[in-house]
Formats: sequence, structure tokens, C-alpha cells
Amino acid sequence: MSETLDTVFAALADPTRREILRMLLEDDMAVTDVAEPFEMSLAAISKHLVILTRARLISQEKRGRVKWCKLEPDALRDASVWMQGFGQFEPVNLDAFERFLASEMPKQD
Amino acid sequence: MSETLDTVFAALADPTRREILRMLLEDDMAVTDVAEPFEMSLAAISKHLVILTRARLISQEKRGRVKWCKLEPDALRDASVWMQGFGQFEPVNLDAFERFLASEMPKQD
DNA sequence: CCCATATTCAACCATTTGGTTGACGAACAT
DNA sequence: ATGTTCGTCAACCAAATGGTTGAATATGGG
Repeated sequence: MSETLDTVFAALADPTRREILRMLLEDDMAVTDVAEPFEMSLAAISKHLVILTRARLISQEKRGRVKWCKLEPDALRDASVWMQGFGQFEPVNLDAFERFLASEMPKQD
Repeated sequence: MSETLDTVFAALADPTRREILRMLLEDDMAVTDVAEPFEMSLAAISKHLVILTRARLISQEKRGRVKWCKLEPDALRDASVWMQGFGQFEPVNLDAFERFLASEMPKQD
């Protein structure tokens, strides 16, 4: 279980991987399409996807030539549960959640 | 802000550092006392505390010879908020959102 | 069959990480 | 003043991380 948290947090500690997760939040994507907006090689993105897969933050399913990437929020939820234990004694800040919505989903409005 | 998430998640990706946070959840501690249960050098623990401090997960205040370590849950809460955004589209995490709201106004009702 | 597309593999590189040890400075106690 | 405790610093080390390039392996289309 601790090992799970290790890999999940390590996976989240990279901005490229967090951006990939954010992209997959909107829809499942092929590896090539995931790589497109980034200024790095396809091989580098492929490695990032391996790390996300090992952390069980995404799953990958091959259909034909293309490998589809899908967000798997369960591992993320486990980590979130771990973290919430540290906030309990202080009131949760609603502004923080609103800032999250504003900054992370600008297309919504 | 992304840089903050980088350092927070990287700090959380180590079991020693998570255990230190858990210990500090109970009470503030001196560096030597933090190090005591671990089978590694004091210098190693000192480095871990620097990493936690840079991530703003703890603060350190020197009084006399001893440097006291204190949990600072704000950074952790920001990261937790970031993570909760990924659960929204799944029913299970509506609970998480409700718990979020409920904990925000416990005395109001 | 031949070619283009999708993805990974292998080898390499620079930097970071997590640990060690020994020396050091700062703050107390006697 | 002397010694002891608290904590960091500096130098070092092995292993992991994040990237590159070029070759290799499917798979699908004409």
C-alpha cells in the first residue's frame, strides 16, 4: 500500500504527466495524440505513459495499431484519501476548490 | 503554482517523508526526535526535512539549540484539491465532493 | 507485396535523489 | 574553560529520472 502511494505521488510530481492526466480527463486518447501538444519526442511521452500506467493512474488498451489511454481515477482517489487525513483539524478552504475549477477547466465557462 | 505541485508531490513520494508527516500530525518535534525511529543517519533526516520545508509541508523554527518541526497542512490541502478534480465524473467521488462541502460548514446547520 | 503509420526498444547522456561519513559551528551545562 | 548535545555542511557514491536518437516491431492500406 505504501508502495502504491510511492508510485502515485512520484507519477504526479511531473508537470508533463499531470498535463497528460488533465487531457485524459476530457477524453480517451491515442499515444500519438497525447504526444502532439508537447515539445518532446514520442518516445519520451511513451515513457511517461508507462509511469502513469504502473501507478495505475491510467490504463492502456491496444486496438489495432493504436493504443488508447484512459484515465483511471481510483489510484488518485486512494492518494487523496491519504492526504485528507492531514487537513481534518483545519477547516477546508472552499476558495481553493473554486480556484481549482477556474484554473484547471478554463473551457467550461 | 505548478511548481508548487511539483515539489509537494515529489516530497510525498518518499515513505520516510510521509512517515515524518504522520509523526508531526501528533505533535511538533525536534529534529533529533524525528530521526530517532528511523534507521538512517541524522544528516539524511535533516535532508528530508529540508525537502519537506521547501515544499512548505512543514515549517522549522529554531529555539535555542533545538529546531522544532511543525506540520503545515496548507500545501497538502492545495494538492488534495487538485486531485479531487479528477474524481468528479465518477459517482463515488460525488461523495468526496459532498464530504468536502459538509466539512466546510459543519456548525452551520 | 510495399509503404506508411503507431508505438516501443536499446543505448546513451546529464542531472537529481537518497544515502553515507567526517568535520564543523552554535548553544547549553558544569 | 571544557565538554556535550543539536543540527548542518561538504564531499562522495550508487541508483533513478527524464530526455535524446536510431533501429525494430506491429498493423493497416493500396
